[in-house]
Amino acid sequence: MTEFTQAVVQMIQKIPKGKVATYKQIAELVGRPGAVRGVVWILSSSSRKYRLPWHRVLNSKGKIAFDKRSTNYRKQRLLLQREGVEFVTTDELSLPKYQWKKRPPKKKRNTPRMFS
DNA sequence: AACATGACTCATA
DNA sequence: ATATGAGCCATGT
Repeated sequence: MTEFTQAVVQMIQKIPKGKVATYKQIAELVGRPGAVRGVVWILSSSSRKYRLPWHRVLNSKGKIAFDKRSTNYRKQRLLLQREGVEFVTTDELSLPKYQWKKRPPKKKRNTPRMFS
């Protein structure tokens, strides 16, 4: 096991139950901000081997990385919900829509400017 | 040593 | 809002 792998494994195991982290965060925390894909690789290849709380790792948008229709997606979501992680739907998230007041028309300058 | 793969991320269209 | 492409890095063959 390489240093990188070791560091990533430890970092992932540190994620507390009921909380989540990002692929990117993991990479950054082990001091290799550009190695996101390396983290992905470890998660997908060695989750079992190292007994990782793989479900606590989400993508940068805070969403589950698997396809919504996949079994893995459902599995991960279930595990998270069992830990008390709450999911919100898009409409619950959407904020009230405001209408900007139209700004009064710009007054024309009497003194011409040199550069538009 | 070269090449493919992976549960990604970012910018752009 | 979705889609596409490029960049990214550690491993396995």
